[in-house]
Amino acid sequence: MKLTEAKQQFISSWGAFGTHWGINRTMAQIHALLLISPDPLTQDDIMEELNISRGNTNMNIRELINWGLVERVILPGERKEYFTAEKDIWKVVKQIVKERKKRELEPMMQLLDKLEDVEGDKKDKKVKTFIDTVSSIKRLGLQADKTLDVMIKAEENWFVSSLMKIFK
Amino acid sequence: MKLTEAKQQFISSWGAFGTHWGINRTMAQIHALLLISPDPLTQDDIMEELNISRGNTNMNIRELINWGLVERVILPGERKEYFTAEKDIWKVVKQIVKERKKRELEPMMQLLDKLEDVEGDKKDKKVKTFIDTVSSIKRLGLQADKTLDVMIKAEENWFVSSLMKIFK
DNA sequence: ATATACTTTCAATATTTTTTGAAAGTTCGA
DNA sequence: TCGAACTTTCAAAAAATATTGAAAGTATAT
Repeated sequence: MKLTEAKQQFISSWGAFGTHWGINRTMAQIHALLLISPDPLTQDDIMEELNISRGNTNMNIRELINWGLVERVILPGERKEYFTAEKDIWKVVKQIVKERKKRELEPMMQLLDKLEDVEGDKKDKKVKTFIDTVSSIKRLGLQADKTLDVMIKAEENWFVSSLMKIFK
Repeated sequence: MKLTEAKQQFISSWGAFGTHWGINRTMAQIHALLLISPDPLTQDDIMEELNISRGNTNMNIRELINWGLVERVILPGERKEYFTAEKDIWKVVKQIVKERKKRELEPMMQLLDKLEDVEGDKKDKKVKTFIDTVSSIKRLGLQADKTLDVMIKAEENWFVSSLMKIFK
């Protein structure tokens, strides 16, 4: 397979992959493109390569910057902004985990705390099932939260080798 | 907070949560409703409780069954089908992990295998960056795959306590 | 100060995804 | 075999989401 074709495939399936994870197609595609680009690209490069409009490109680059996955780069002597993506995949994964934890897990835990305090007779089957469900989700969530915290701080080597020990 | 209100909140935020994870709102809401229902429900119960149409309800129940999260139950002496959700959250999580691994991770790994073989001079910076990126994603993917496999087989207690050992 | 090069915004539009509900299909008891 | 009770399908409609591009905004060099 030629590089051009391989690039296309990588970008397009990274985009499709993204949509399963609540990330929009274009954002994932821009990320993919930057991941495989040895040098920083301008917004125009990205627009041209992916055939998307100026506004769309700009918006999704900003979003990638918010997620901490892409950085603005100013090349010396150039007027334009360039963009580049973190290439260390382990760092990328940790960054995504960190953001999603903050954006999704933490608010969910707060809600569960409130819902656990529902009024009502705990001998009522409906009340009991509700509280039991909420509590057990909360328990697992807390565990996940702690585990992810450690993972975020870990080095890849350390993480992988620890897992290897447990998981044979 | 009253049970009725708590239920509403739980269902609606489970639905919103689902959309961040590539699961559609209704599917997640039906799942939430069944999770907190002590007894199996009929399709009509679900339709009424969530105010959704027959077709939509049917389609999403089927999808939940495909995912292995919901089961059909026939109550003795009744004509209608009832539905019930697995209540053990650890089992639910394992089931979801198993399905997503199969549906997403495995196809991605297959693609990466192909893409790693791209033709071209490895001294060319573009080719090199491409292969490096693909390879490192593959490496992490393989590790994730193994880890998830073990997780899928683990008991919650075993899993959690093992993690606790590593992660202090 | 202003022209130029570049970036951001956002209302309108297009696309994708979800939902509806009536019709077709199925199952089962009599 | 019939018909009532129930389930599934799917084309059309609605809703949600993403994209466009022209206009407004900003920063910089001279």
